[in-house]
Formats: sequence, structure tokens, C-alpha cells
Amino acid sequence: MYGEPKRDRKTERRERTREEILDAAWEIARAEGLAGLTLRDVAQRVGMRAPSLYSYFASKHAIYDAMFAQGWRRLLEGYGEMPLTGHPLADLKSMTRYFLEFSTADPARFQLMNQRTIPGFEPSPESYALAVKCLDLARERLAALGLDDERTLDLLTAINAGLASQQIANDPGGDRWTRLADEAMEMFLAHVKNRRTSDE
Amino acid sequence: MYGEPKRDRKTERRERTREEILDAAWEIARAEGLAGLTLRDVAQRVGMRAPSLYSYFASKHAIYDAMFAQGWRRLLEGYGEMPLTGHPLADLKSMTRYFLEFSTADPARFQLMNQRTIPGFEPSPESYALAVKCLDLARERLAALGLDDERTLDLLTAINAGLASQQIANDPGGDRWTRLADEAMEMFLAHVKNRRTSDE
DNA sequence: GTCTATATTTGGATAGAC
DNA sequence: GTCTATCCAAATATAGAC
Repeated sequence: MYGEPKRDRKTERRERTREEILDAAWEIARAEGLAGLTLRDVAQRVGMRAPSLYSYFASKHAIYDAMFAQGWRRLLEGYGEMPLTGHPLADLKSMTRYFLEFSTADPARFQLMNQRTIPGFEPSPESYALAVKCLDLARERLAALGLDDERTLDLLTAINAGLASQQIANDPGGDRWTRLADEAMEMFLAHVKNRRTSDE
Repeated sequence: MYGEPKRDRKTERRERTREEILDAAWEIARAEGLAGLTLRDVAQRVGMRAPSLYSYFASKHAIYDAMFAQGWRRLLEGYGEMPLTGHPLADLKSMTRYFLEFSTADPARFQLMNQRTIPGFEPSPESYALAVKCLDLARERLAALGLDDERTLDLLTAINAGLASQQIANDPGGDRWTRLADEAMEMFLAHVKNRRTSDE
């Protein structure tokens, strides 16, 4: 009896290869479009043949699913590490700016995370849970600013998604919509503040 | 010399068939997803074989292009026929509501018109001109309400696109975001009015 | 775990008869 | 203008050797 080894080198190696494959998939999605992803191309980029990928992922959709999870996990981490001030307007601006940078930096990723465009693909419950967790964090952050109802959160996500999607579709690489981020947050905050006072 | 016939029956018939084909294409896009469109399926639905479609459209992308044009033409007509009151808030609400109904009624159409999701597809200049014309109309309408700068228009399109895209992606068939339309327009109008007075 | 070979399906597009 | 026949290419996925 030796007990459990502290690290499972085999599992680690496997996990590294899985990430290599995902990195390659992202590169191809960025270059060819999300729907232009093919297993042959992914395999070639990691120096394999297409069938070998099946040792790491059960299907092409499983790769999309892992990418979906990776995207949301990264955004969640980014939000988690963001320094906040407690000043509503400043924090809203920071979060929106971060979301827009994250989104426009990789339109294919935005498409996978936020739009339903690959026929037949639906994220697994585990992957979807990460998206939910990310929204939960946003909800907490809003609540910390004194904004705690669901409608407010939905309005905010619509504004942010709209800015990102217009930027990506109609001015890729530019800043025609991303530069409206601060103004949009001023508008949003003034609105929700005003609504609260007029409720009293 | 008989002069020109008033109607070219051949051209008319051809045009009718083209529209039949497009109708079929829309049905399939709605059922299978925009990217799930195939020439075989389209042909079958109009009672043809796939190669026969090439008498009407030069390629699959040409079909997408015609669909793109059709979508924007219809939205343009809808906006054109809309009765307006001259009251900014009421008119903004009407236009946004109309856009959201139009968009959520056919997610595949929204995807084709507003997102860049089909690898390799770009609308022809003539088709794109319709999208521009539609935006021009929105610009005029805003100007008639006293809102005449580009930033304001961009902010409005972002809000509307965001509401539609969130509704379609995260609550298809529901009204979680579309029901925010009126509130969003109140927020938007209050903001642009306030900006003008604080400019003076 | 990776490969070759291949099954299987599919889809866009063309040639040429009728 | 529609068809049959076919091309050509691509893509996912599996079987089985090494």
C-alpha cells in the first residue's frame, strides 16, 4: 500500500494535451469563423490526425462544449480579479469596459458564448452552469451597488450584449460602439437611481 | 413594331419562382438553423432537384444574399408604414417594439441580418444598401424627434440589438427582455434629453 | 495513444441530355 | 428550365493494427 500518488502524471499530461487541442480550436475559430472549425484542421495544428482527437474529446460538439466552458470560466476569473471601488458608476464602467474588451477581442468566442448559431449545439449542464455562475457574480456585484432586482440585471446585460454585438458585426476592429460604454453606464445608472427615488 | 409589352410574363414567372425558393429557404432556416440550410432541402421543398436552383441563383451564398436583402426590405417597409405621433417617447417605444417583434419572430432572420455568422458570406453592395437605407430612415425619425447625432443613433441601435439578441439567445419564445422595451426607451430618452440640456 | 484505412454521409457545383 | 448523373471535396466518425 503506497497510498495515492500526489499527482497523477498521466492525467496531467492528458489534461495538457486537451488544452493544446482547445488552443488550436480557438485559433482556427478565430481565423475561419466558429462554424468553420473542422477536426482535420484542429488535428493538423497540434500535429495529429483527426481520429486521434477522439482519444481526448468524444465529438466535435464536445470540443465546442469545452470551449464554451473555457470562455465563461475565463470571464468569471476576470470579473473575480477585478478591483472595485464601491462607487457604483466607476464600477459599472469598469465591468462594462472589461466585458467589451473581452468580447471584441475574440468575436468567435463571443458568438459561441452569447449567441445560438451552431446548429445542434447546446452546452452541457456543467458548462452552462459556468455561464450561470458568471451571471450570479454580476448579480452580486449589482446588489453590492444597491441594485438588486432581476429586471435591472437583465437591462444591463442587454445593453452590454448590444454594444458588443453591434461593435463586432458593424465595425470590427474599431471602437464605434465600445467608446459608448461610459455614456451607456451613466444612462443606465441615472435611470435605475431615478426609478428608486420615484418609487418611494 | 409593337412597342414594349407592358408586362414580361417570362420575367414575372421567373420572379415568382425565385420567391418560392426564398420562402422555402426561410422555412428551412427557421427549422434547421441558418447554417443548416442546404440546397437539397430547399429544392425538395419547392419540388425540384438541387441543380435546378442554379437556374435561379448562382450559388448558395446568392440565396443568403437575397434573403438578407428581403429581410431588410421588409423591415424598411414596416418602419415606413408605421404611424407615428411626433411624441418622442411614444414613437421610440413603437419603433423599438416593432423591431423586437420583427426580430424575435424569426431568429434565423435576425442572425442573418445582424450578426456575422456564416463563414465566407458577405452581403452584396446592393443588399447592404438596403440595410443602410433602413438605418437612414431610423436616423431621419430620430432627427424628427430632435435627436440628430450619430452617437445617439448608435446607442439606440445597441440597446435594441441587445434586447433582441438576449431575448433570442436566453429566453427563446418568452418575453424576459422584450418586456423591457418601454423601460429601455424611457431610460434612453431621459438620457439624451438630459445630455442636451446640460450641454447648453 | 496514435496511426492508416475506410465507412458514411453530405453538400455544393457542373455537364449534358431532353 | 429541369432533369439525371456525377464530380469533387470535405467532414465526422469508427475499426483495427501497431
